[in-house]
Amino acid sequence: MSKELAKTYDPKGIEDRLYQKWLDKKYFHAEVDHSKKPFTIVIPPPNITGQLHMGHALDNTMQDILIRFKRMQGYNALWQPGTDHASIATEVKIIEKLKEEGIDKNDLGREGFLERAWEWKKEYGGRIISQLKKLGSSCDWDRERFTMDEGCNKAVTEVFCKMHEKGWIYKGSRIINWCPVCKTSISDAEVEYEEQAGHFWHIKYPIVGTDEYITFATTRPETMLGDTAVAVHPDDERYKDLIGKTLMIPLVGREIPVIADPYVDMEFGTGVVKITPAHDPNDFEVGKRHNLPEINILNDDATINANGGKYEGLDRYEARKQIVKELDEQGYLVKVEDHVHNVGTHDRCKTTVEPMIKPQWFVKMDELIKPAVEAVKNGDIKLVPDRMEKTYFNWTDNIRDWCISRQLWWGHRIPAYYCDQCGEVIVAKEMPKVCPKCGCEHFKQDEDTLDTWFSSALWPFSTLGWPEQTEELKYFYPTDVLVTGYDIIFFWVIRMIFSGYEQMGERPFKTVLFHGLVRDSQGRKMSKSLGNGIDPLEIIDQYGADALRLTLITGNAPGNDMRFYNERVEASRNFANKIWNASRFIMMNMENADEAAVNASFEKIQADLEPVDKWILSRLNTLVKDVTDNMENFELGIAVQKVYDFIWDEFCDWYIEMVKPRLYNSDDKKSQGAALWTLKNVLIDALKLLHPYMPFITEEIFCTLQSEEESIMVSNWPLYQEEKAFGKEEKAIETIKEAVRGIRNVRTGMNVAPSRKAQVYVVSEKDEILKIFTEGKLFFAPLAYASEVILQKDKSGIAEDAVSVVIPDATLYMPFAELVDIAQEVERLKKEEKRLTGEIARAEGMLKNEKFLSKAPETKVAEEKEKLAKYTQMLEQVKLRLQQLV
RNA sequence: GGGAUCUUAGCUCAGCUGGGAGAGCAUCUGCCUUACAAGCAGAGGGUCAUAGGUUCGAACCCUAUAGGUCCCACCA
Repeated sequence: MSKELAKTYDPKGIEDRLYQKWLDKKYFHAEVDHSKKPFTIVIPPPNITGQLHMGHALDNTMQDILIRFKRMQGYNALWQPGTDHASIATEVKIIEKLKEEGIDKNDLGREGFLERAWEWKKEYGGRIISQLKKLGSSCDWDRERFTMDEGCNKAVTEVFCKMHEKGWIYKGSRIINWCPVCKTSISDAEVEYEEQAGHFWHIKYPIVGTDEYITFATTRPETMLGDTAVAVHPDDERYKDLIGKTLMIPLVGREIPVIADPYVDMEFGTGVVKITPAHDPNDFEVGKRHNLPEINILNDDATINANGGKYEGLDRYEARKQIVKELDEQGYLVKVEDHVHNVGTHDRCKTTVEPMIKPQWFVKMDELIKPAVEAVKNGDIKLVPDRMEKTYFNWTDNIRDWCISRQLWWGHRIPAYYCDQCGEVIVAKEMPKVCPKCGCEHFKQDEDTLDTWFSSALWPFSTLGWPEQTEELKYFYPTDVLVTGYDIIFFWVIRMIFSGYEQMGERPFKTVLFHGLVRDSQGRKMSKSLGNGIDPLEIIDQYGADALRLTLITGNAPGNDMRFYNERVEASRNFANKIWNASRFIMMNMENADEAAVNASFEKIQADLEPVDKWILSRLNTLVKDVTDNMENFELGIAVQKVYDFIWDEFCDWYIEMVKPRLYNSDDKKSQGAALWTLKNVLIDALKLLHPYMPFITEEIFCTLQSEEESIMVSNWPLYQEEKAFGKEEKAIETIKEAVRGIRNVRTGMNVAPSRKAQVYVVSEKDEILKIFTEGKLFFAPLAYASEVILQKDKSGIAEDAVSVVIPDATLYMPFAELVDIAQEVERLKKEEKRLTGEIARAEGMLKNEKFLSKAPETKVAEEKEKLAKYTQMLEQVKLRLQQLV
């Protein structure tokens, strides 16, 4: 900041310069240091394909706030950063890019493809990191990790082998979700259900040996090619005689049995279900129970395979059309209904998922999940807000084995090796030399890679060096807080928790702080297809990172979604500008001040402090305590709101205005020095409280204000100090504020121009009240637009028709002569009388209630008594005044 | 079908363990007062979705109802 400060705050230039300074000074870097307590956050690693969006901005702002807060509190704060290889997302993108070049993935081969993938990583992997820096994120970049770097690879292999040995990872042929476009299996969590308009085709199968038929409905008629039974409910009287009979599948000609299984819902449709074990998860279960053959009718790209006979080669939807047409021609189609149903789609590419039976690797969940359930139940891991526990248990209670193999190339290749000769499967960290079974020396590694979440599940400890027992791991693990969106509880949070307990024997983090989604101004999810996404980088460019961060945090409670629109950012930007100008004002005044006084210690300056100085110090003291408490409880929005209100309302609109006369009066150096000391010190502490939220502007002002200090981000977090609690002064200034508000109110009501000054009489029988106004006269006068402030014990000498304002224990009079309309004045006082009467009735009602007196806490009763006394006294004053006027 | 959550000022939302309803934006009035018009001073505007209940006391706790959002499961 130069001496000539701009009238408006312009974050451009400042932000990048300060970030570079922080990097140069290594402030973000944390080393193991046993003299300090660690505080650790691991970043939810963004995808290397990713571009910073509002969700990232929110997520990382929250983490940065916590990390900066703890760092200032003296913790050894580590924010561990890194990126995720995001297997499917990245592979899809690379395939797309190859396509543009006219290259097919398979032409490149595995090696060639991976080469391209690493090139991609090199080119785009750092993009999101540089975007996070724009936001001000204070990550320890020296420790940046990648889910497919050497250490993480090692961790993945280690875990896979260990769990396989324990029998918790197994290979099996199960029905899985298959994406025909990505040509890979996907886990249950990756399937997104989408309502689609479809049809209900009612089809009849002839009963062999009769001329009767059995009718049922299906939404996927092409699967009849793989039917191996038709099922009815065992208790269904309608079909009792049919159980055990044989049916003929039309068009196909295969004979299948009618079986009885309780899975069938008698109430639904005709109460008859065709069973296709190879292409429906429920049918698969039924098939297992009845030993039915499983006929796979689909190729990996969802075209019909050889088992589909003459339909071979047709796409699944083509086949459907064809089959329906032929069924209709041959009289097997009874009717067609419109039907809306949920269709499973792949969350990445939105392709309709096809259930298929494939050999895949699974993680057995039943034992693994137990400590993860226990941890949340007994509070070892706290979820914020706690309602998220219900979502969490909803998943753990219904958990199924986790399909971890993917038919992709970009990812961690499964460490399973197959003997060329005897086919023996060996799971090992490295390719085995000799087959223990047949002695053969040639092996082929499993072609599949692991689900991307397999490696991210290990993130809290793999990034700290596991499986090596590093100093970092011992010191920084378990981490303290995980900040993430509630939408990835199942994908990530749960899996990190059970992995932490299984591998480390300890929770991976103590608290999970959830945030919601950032939506557009109409409450819609921001999405590419809608084109309603707001680019955080553009917002930063336009308003500054501080304004963006503040906007994302204010007015939002943990776990709740929020709407984002520019007017909100403008409000934040305006706040930044407010601080900027207040600071500019203080610095301007410091230029011609007594330097020794401004830089004095509290002990030294204490004697010079005036009541108003003590008032703001006391208010700040309370603020420090409240804000710290709120932040410890993760109430970030509430905390920053309090800082905002303090700075804008109490500090700028009241305190600065109150001390202006002292600043402008160089004759009283002592008073001027005390005011400047207070201005400076209150500002500094307020800046500190605000720094986690708005790191750039607070740093810029902090450093300019005191050039000997090198950075606010390594300064000490303010503490509550008993010696700065000034209850008496707080009350005194509150009295003056009430008087000022009353006067302004009356003047505005009468349309008196601010330029028109008037005498203000303060009449009170109480010496202490008169003393308050005597001491505050200097600033009370300008704030009350007083030409003169006259203090007295009675109203002698005051014009009868003066305007009056009643405050506790005092009445203020302003003679306005010709301006005063007595009738209007009476009306105003009557209104006030009514209000006070109401208040008194309320307080009296409570205090007359025996049950209230006996059951309510004492402090509450005392509070009400005090109010009653105050209002009674005020009412008397108003009544007296009315008597005089009428 | 199961579950979660929301319903508070015109709009967007806060409101921590129950103790006199708040903010920002918008609206209206008056001010270019030498830190800030991205500002200052004031004003209007809410039976806190509805109906019961618990309590001395309910926006807050319980029950039911209506409407919205989301998650899970998924009936062929």
